[in-house]
Amino acid sequence: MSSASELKSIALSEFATAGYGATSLSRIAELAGLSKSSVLYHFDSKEALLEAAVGPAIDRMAGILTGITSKTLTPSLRTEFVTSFVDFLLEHRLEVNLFINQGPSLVDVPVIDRANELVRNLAEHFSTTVSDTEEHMRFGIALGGAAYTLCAMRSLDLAPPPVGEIRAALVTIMTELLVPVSTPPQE
Amino acid sequence: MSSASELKSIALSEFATAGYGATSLSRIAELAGLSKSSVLYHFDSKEALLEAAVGPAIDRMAGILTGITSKTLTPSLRTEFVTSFVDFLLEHRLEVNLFINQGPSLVDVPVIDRANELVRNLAEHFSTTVSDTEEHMRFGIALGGAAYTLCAMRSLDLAPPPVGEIRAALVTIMTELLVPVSTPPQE
DNA sequence: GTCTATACTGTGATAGAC
DNA sequence: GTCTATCACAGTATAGAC
Repeated sequence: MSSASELKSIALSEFATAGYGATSLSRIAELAGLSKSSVLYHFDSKEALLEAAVGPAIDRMAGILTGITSKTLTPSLRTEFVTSFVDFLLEHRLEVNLFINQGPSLVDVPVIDRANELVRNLAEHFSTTVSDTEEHMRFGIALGGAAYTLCAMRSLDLAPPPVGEIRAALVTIMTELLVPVSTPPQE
Repeated sequence: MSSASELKSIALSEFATAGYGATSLSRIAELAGLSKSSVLYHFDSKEALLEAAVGPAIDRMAGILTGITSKTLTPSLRTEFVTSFVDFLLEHRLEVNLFINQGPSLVDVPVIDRANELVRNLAEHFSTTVSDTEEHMRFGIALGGAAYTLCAMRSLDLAPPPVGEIRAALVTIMTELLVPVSTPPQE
């Protein structure tokens, strides 16, 4: 029983840092103190293990992203979206790392493809909502930059600032990027 | 002679999109209309092929990044850095894609590790130059966000805006992020 | 320069004893 | 639930004919 969840956490850590393809079942078994076959007793396949490891986080991301695409973006909705997005990034660093780094290569894995589809929908939503290219890229840099920078800090394991500071900084910078610079003319 | 450069370009494309680990020599050989052994005639190993494919771009990135870390950041130097960085991203999309997505997993490959070291040095330079966390993350989001967003647009192959618009938007957004919001008090 | 044939290693997965 | 033994297969790389 507890073996299953321990395996999930070991697999998530290895998949995120070394890569899904580069991580063998033997490696996971070794870290868990089990044999390869025992790992495959708890999960039908390597892919099933990946699904179990990242599935919940992707479900949560789906909730956050559909929340932003379903309604029009009022200022209060924007701050709510930014904070929930940042909190998601901070609470699921490994899953985000895995997706950011290996999302494009793992298109054939269902659970990853689901996540790719989420991002694609978000991007298409933006390209129909905002008209000009700069505004469009502002959204991309805000979301992608926040996610990627966190991953890079982890991968290069630089001295990490306190989580509170990171959270506050991300919220500030992202809202700054998401608020239109040239407000529509109105008197 | 021309086989070698054709192999380099095929390999770069496959490594960037499908991933280094997921791309076999057979696959590259198949795309080039050769046999596996003929590929290994031109390059001693799979790793040597990767080195030849991405090495030049990484050398160029090294020049750009050391340019920014060697001097103090005046406004004119900043715009020069931003434009040369953006141009680099646009001219080496595949190499950037490869590094962004697989840099962390390929730490044992010398040429990739060299690139990782470049980014690490840049980050450390920023953490000593700018004091507070927000400013630090502003740099990360500007550089990482620009690179990652371009990669994501490619991976999800969304309808791409004209290159000129992308370039202009990136320069605008990045300089905006890199200019300190609270200018030091002076009268 | 290109090929076929081969060696060797490691992979994910299965069967069956305990 | 865990193990050993085994499978079929794909991977990189080498040897040698042409």
